[in-house]
Amino acid sequence: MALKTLTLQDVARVAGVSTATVSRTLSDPNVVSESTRRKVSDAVKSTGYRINRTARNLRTQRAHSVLVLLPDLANPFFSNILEGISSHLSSQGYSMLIASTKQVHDSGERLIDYLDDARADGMIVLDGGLAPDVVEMLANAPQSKPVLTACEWIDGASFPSVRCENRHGTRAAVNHLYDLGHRKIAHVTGPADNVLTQTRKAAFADEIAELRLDLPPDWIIPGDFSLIGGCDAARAWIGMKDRPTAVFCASDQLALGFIAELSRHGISVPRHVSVMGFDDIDLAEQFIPPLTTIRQDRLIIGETAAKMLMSRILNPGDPQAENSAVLPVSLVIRDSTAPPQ
Amino acid sequence: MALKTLTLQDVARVAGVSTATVSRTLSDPNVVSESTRRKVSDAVKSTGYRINRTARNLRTQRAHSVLVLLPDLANPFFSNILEGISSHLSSQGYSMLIASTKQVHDSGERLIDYLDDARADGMIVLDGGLAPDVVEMLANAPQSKPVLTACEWIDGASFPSVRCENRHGTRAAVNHLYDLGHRKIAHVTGPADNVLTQTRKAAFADEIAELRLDLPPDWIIPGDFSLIGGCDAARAWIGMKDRPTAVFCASDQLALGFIAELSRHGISVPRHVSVMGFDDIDLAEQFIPPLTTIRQDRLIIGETAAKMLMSRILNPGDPQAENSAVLPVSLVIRDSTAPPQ
DNA sequence: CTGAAAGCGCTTACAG
DNA sequence: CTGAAAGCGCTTACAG
Repeated sequence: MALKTLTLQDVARVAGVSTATVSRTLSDPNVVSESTRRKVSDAVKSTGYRINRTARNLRTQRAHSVLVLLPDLANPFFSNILEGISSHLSSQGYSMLIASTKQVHDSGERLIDYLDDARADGMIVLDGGLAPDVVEMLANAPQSKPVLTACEWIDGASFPSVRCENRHGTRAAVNHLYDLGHRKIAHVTGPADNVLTQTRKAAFADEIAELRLDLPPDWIIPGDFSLIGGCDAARAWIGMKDRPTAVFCASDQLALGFIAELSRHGISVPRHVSVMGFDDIDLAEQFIPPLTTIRQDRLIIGETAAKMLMSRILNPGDPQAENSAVLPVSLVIRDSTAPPQ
Repeated sequence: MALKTLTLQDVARVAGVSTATVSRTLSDPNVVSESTRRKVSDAVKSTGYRINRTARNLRTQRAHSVLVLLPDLANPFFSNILEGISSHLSSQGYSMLIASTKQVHDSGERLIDYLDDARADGMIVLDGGLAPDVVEMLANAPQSKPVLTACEWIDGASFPSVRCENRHGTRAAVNHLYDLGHRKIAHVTGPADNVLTQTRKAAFADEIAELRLDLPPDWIIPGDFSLIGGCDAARAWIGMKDRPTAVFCASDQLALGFIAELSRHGISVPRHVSVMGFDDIDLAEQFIPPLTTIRQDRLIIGETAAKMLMSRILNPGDPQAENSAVLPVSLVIRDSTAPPQ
């Protein structure tokens, strides 16, 4: 017994006005007279009318939704960013669609579809590792709707972006270890082709050089941002003849895995080695030991990205639009770092 | 220089057929002759045409998307479930919209909107704690689109649901501890008003009774599924005159917080006390010590929920539709449990 | 197998 | 301030 869908027509009939008037009352109440406004809102209330967004979207040529593209839905790192994005979007009456690159088998064709088939008005990309052809498609998509990257970014592409102070954060980490007295500092990196990996690795090397410290090649330990990667790195560290006294990991997950694996080998942090992460995920504070790390406020990253994208959606071609935002990070000192010995 | 949007008209003109034929070729190629099909697909290719989903949706009265409602976007527990849902939906050409109850300020009005304003064809609710009035609105929504709960469920409402074997998992946990030799077993619960809390707590008490073990009231320690809740519970445990030798926590996060707090007090797991969780989140395996827990496969929970919802969307009113699925859990024995002493 | 035409439920110039 | 009417881009009975 599906009730007949209520339409503007029904409301108009009840209110004794035209559909145009009802529509105006709903979207721009000020252009309607006080008395009409009242009649219409009464009719809306009494009928229980709800606007059909699909119809409105078709008419206005807007989807009123935004697509967020993640590398991997199962990575908790992104949860807070999504929360930030969704929070701003919903305040603007927009919804958030989510897709993960992992799932988009047909290499981008599917992604472009979201923008081209009018399901989304713009896109926030959280995966800097998009295939180059996908990137090009995005940049040249016929409808060319706004696309923006957050956290990561895409080298060689000119999408606006929201990032955190990766260089500054990395340098702060190294300096913290240096100030504790460490002179032998290693770095566990993210996956090789990742922009964050490259940025942090370069900043790390720069700072080490500036401090005139040694940096044997094997002190740059390749990782992949994951717990497992951290475990592998720990075994690499254990196998070194000349062990660094401190290790800066490019992500908290790496650091947690690193510490966990050391612990399985009877090596204790920070007694035998100091370990730092990057991100300040929820668990960093609860780990044993609580993790010293570089904090990025992912909620704000998400909100900022959503705001920038919305402004481009609402004011296309605005030359005033900011092209990038760099958000601050901060050093959070906990118990996983200590003076050497 | 936004190009004019390509429409079916354009393709029809190029192919030398009617729009009806183009539409048919796209949606149901079999009803079209071989030669026409070829002409049309050539035209689609040469023009680069992409269907406008909004128009199709308006015409077919389908949104081709599903809303997923979470209690909290920032909780990593849900990531894998979302991955499972999204994976099945996208294989069916559906998209996934996400909202969190935390954000829906206007108490459900906003939620119903998603279903009523034609943005979603159905809804998967992962939050059993929805306000009763919201639940009633959902059940009685004029359009009454399919709604389904997963993981948690709503007492008193008759939505179809996907759950895991909460009772069985709880009993398996208690038995594991019993088999190790523990006779003094405590339970840290989730938030009081949560259905999972109630189910697991009852199953715990039942099994303890069946094993003829003591259960002083303060051995049921109130928690809230979170890390912090686990820390609080640990302090409660520490303060007990007669300390249980084993603790079954209603979630992994609780267990991790519990262990972390004990460790800060110099109490070691499993030497001084055995601790178990429930869920098997990614981190459980990497924690120190690796956590013994009850594993639920959240990817499959998500996929199952998506499948059940899709079947209700595609075959509304099908009396054959399954009304609930109960998914298996398994005991994963790691290092956080050991014989007493 | 194919086409002409109506219509999904809105919004918005255009008149008045 | 308000209404009549066109139209957003599709799909689908209805004819043929």
